[in-house]
Amino acid sequence: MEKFITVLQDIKTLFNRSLSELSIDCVVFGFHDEQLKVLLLRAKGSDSWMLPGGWILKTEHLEDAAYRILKERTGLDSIFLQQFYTFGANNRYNGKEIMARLGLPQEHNFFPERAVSVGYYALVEYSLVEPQMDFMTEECHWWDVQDVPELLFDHNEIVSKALKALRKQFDHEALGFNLLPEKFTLIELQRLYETILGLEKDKLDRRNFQKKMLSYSFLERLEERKTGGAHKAPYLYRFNPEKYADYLRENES
Amino acid sequence: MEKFITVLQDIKTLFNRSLSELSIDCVVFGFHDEQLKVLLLRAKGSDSWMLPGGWILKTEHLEDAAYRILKERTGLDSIFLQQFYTFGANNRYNGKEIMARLGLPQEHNFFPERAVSVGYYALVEYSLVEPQMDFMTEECHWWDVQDVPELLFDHNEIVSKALKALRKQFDHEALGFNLLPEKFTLIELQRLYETILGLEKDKLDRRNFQKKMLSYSFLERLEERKTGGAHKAPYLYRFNPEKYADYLRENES
DNA sequence: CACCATTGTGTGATTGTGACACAATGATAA
DNA sequence: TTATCATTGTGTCACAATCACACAATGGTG
Repeated sequence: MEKFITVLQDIKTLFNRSLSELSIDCVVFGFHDEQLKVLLLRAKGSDSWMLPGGWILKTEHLEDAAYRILKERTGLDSIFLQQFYTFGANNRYNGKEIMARLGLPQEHNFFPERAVSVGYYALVEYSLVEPQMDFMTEECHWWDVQDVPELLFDHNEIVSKALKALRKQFDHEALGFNLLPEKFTLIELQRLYETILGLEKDKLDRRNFQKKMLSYSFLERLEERKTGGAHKAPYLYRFNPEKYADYLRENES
Repeated sequence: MEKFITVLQDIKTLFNRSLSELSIDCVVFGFHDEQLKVLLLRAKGSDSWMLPGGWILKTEHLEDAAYRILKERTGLDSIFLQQFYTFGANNRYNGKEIMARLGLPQEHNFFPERAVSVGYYALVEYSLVEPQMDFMTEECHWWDVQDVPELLFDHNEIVSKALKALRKQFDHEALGFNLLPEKFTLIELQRLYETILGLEKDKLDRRNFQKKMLSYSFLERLEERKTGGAHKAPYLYRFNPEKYADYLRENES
């Protein structure tokens, strides 16, 4: 019961400083082992998983709140973040249900009756993320996108809509580099594309893919090669954000 | 002063039944005279124009609220509606400022301090819309997109983001038919495309454009021709939503 | 040091897109 | 009644982009 009181105080403080009817949910994508991953967490007292999310301070810009929440959760400062949809079903969320799930006494419910949630997706470099706990979190780790379990609230819908939005944008913008380490090989890049677009391995023709990628001015081949593999050492490449900005200026606007 | 009191009562009632921190703003697009139009309104007591918008009832689905607001404003029942972005700058809106603009006494401010707004854009058939007034509206009519004046709050930003989103979707989905009457000629369709994509007249090659459109299974040529023009009578066409659904199934998913 | 999975590159076939010209039409005006 | 003329409807060719495909070079492995 002591624990409950403490947690309740924390929640109370949080809510006093935040907007109550609006929250943020983040779908954090990472790429590892040729698999697209999402970061999920399990709250204390709950055995269901959910998306990392949070509340918006009363004086805080919506986007700043999203960055703050992600920083708190991943430790990362500058990440690619994209708002993709706002979820407003009138039954998507239920304050009393949350209290119950967290094993907290319902008569102290500080959660609002209803909350609309703004969905952001983030693209991060898997290896840099050290999933962070907070006072309500019991577990936090990566899941393969295909293996995402049944989540709390409408979070499954949020994940699937995020994935759809990601795929759509992926066709038109060079987003993939946010998911890879600074230096990577073309075959790694190809696997990333195949995975995100939901294609099977080698569905994309390796030669055509490489030709196409090399035709982009914003992809730089380094002198360095990746050693350690059992075969011919492939070149390493680097994404050049400045040149990509130039490229965008020339091809859009 | 009598008037003020009445309006205040109406607003009060409205706010008691609605979410207070969240609103909806709608960018209603129409097409007329080879021009893309947006529907704007001017509130009583204000000399600035703004987007039609409204509040979400506490028990109402976000999307239902958007449809309701549009129905109230355009009289139209089934319209193409698309959520495109949620605007959450912490200084985008100011409850007290609104009261001042409306010439209402500030000590009775019922507007929330801050509100985040979900942006929807709508595509409607210009000729079907009869702009509707409500108790706060003094004027409501169409503006050429290029001539949109300086608007209240961040509404200019909302319009420009809506236009950007519209153009982006326009490249990938057959949205244009929502803006045209049931029967139309190919040259009308071409003008619509040129206008929305921001191209000058005849920038698209008429022959190639027609060839492309006719290749789509969801566009039906009617026996009927459009008469009355001073020249050869062009065929009329109709968009077939069922066939378009089939087309989407075959070419996406 | 032979092996072999993997990398790096080039070429021809197919498809899609863009540029262009001419006959048919139908209201208008002589 | 008929010539005029802006506009409609359609076909062909050139070029670019994409796709399918093969072979020599490489660098650990055994």
